[in-house]
Amino acid sequence: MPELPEVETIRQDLKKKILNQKINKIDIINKKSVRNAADIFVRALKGNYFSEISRVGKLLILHLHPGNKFLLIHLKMTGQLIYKSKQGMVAGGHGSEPDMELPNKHTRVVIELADKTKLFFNDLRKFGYLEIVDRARLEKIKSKFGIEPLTKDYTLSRLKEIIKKRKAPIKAVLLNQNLIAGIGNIYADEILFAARVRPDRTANGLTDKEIKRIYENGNKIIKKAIEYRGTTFNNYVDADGKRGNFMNFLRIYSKKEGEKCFRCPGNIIKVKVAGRGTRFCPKCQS
DNA sequence: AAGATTGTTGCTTA
DNA sequence: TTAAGCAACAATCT
Repeated sequence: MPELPEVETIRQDLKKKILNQKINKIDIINKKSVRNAADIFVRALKGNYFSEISRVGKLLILHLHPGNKFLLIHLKMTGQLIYKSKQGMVAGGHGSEPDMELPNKHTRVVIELADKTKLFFNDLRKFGYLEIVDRARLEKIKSKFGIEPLTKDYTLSRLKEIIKKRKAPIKAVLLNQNLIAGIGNIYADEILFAARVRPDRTANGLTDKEIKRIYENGNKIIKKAIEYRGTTFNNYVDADGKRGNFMNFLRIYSKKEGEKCFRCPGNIIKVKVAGRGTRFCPKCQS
């Protein structure tokens, strides 16, 4: 599940690889993975350059010049964006197998650059998408996202404001992209465990102290997860096809029901909160 | 072999 | 008008 740290890792990687290279050829293997009509999609890309790569929440934004359009890429649950610098192999693979051949059976779109290097969009479950938008539509999409962790907008007082207005479970608030951008199921569980707050607590019932713990641990965990290049639980890989390293720091998402808590003598339980599988320790999270 | 998995949208209900 | 909850989507794994 690529969340903010995983998408940010890919963004930083790709920035070093694909900027200012002319786009030569587009291969749409799965039509459904592209939200535009094929001819419009191809025309917007071909002959242009990627001049910048930005991100909002889990959404990647590749800026196109001179066309002044934007390529949005959302990986949803199983998307991968792998850059192959020469014919043959990449460093790691889908899951753990090394030296993965590309394209493979999950490759949905291929973008070829002028020097014959290629960017592969793989997506096992076909939920992810690519879409060309103009600046007006981009701004409209961006405006719907909530505050972005690790930016100036993400302050304790803004977070308090958001949380105290909601009566949904706190986990639902953390997952709501319109309120806070970029947190998914893994980091929501990790942040709430670190903050010692039960995921099913009603948001507007949290104390200032608890919100502060969510704020501080949220910052800390997301920063560290980026530093360690994300979490590979199922099939996330970076732009080189390599796995992340944050799995070693997971304290709760990686636990099974009944396993001992990382922090106290309690046992982990698994329930559904906000429609998602949710692990927590009923003894030290309250 | 049914149920779980997960991010987002869109529908329904309150 | 807004929020909350949930089915749907695809494909695979248990």
